[in-house]
Amino acid sequence: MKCPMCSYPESKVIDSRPSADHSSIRRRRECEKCQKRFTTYEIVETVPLVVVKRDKSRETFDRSKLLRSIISACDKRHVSREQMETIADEIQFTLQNSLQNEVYSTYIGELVLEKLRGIDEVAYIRFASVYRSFKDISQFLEEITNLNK
Amino acid sequence: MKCPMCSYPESKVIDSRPSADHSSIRRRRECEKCQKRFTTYEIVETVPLVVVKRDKSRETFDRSKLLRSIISACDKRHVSREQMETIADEIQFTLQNSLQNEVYSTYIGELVLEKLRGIDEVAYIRFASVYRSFKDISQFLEEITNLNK
DNA sequence: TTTACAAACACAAAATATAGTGGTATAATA
DNA sequence: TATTATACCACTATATTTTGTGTTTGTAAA
Repeated sequence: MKCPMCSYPESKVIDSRPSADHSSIRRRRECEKCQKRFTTYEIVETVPLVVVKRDKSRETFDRSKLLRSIISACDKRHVSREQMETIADEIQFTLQNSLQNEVYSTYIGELVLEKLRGIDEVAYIRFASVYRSFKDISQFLEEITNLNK
Repeated sequence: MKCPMCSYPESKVIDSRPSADHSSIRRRRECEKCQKRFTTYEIVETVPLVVVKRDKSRETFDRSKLLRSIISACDKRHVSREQMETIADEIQFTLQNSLQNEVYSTYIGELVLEKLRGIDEVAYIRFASVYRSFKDISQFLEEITNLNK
C-alpha cells in the first residue's frame, strides 16, 4: 500500500481492527521507507445498483427518485418525512443486500407497497393505483377490500 | 468483513492483489456462512485538509476559494482560465501530498506567488500586494525591483 | 470539569493473507 | 478480428496480519 506522504509503495500493517458491525476494517500502517504512519479502510466494493424498468431499459438506482414517489403517495397523509426517509433507507438497504446487482423496478414497487401497507392505507392505495396502473374503479375497490383481510 | 449478501460478519480472503500503482489493494473474499464471494478495496483514509489562517482559526481547504483569489489577481491579464485551473490543481496536489493534514494559509500564499511569478508579473504583484498587505508604494517598488533579478 | 468514546500505540501468539505462477472469460479497443 | 487489460479462479510456501489485552491521548458530550 502506497504511503500517502512519500509515495513509497510498500507499507506494513501495525494494527488492524474491524468496525463494530464488521462492515469495514481499519488498519494502521507504517511506511517501510519514511516510517510515517497512516490509516486505511477496507470496504466492500459498491456495485452500482441497476434498475431494470418495465420497458427493459436500465438506469442506475436513484434514492431521491424513490423518495419522491413515496412522498407523492403520502401527500396530505399523516406520514412524517422521517417515516418516508426510513422507508427509502430500508428499501435501499434491502436492494443493496440483495444478491443481484440488477433489480426489477416492479420489485422495488412491491417493496414500497409492503412498507406503506403497514403505515397508511390511503398512501398504500394511491401508490398501488399508480404503480399497478388501475384501469377502473373496480380494481380500486378490489384492492381496498383486500386490505383488511 | 461482513458479507454484503447475507450480512454474516466473517469472511476469508481468497485472493489479494495490489493495484498497479500500489495505491489500493483489491481482495476477493468468501463468506464463511453462505460461501458467496465478493470484492473489497483497501484505500487510504482521506484526511480533510485543514487550513490554519493567520488568526489561528481553522477551516477545511476549499479549492474554489483558492481559485477565486487567483482569478481576481489575474483580472484583465493574459492568463487563461485553464492556466488558473492548473495552478489551483497543482497547489491542491502539493498540499494533499504534503506530510501534514494542517497547512498554513501563508504557505498556500507562497505557493500561489511562486506559480504566478512564472506566468504574469502584474498578477504576481497584485497577489503579493494583497497577500503581503503592502503598506505603501515603496514596498511595491521593492518587489518590482526584485522581480527581474 | 468530568465522563465517555474512539483512535493511536505496544506486544506477542496464533491464524490467515500474500504473492508467484498460470489458466479462463469477458469487455473494450485498435 | 486480433489485441490488450482486467477480473476471476486455483494452488502453495512463507511471511505477515490478526486479535486479545491494556495504556494513553484527544475530543465530544454531559
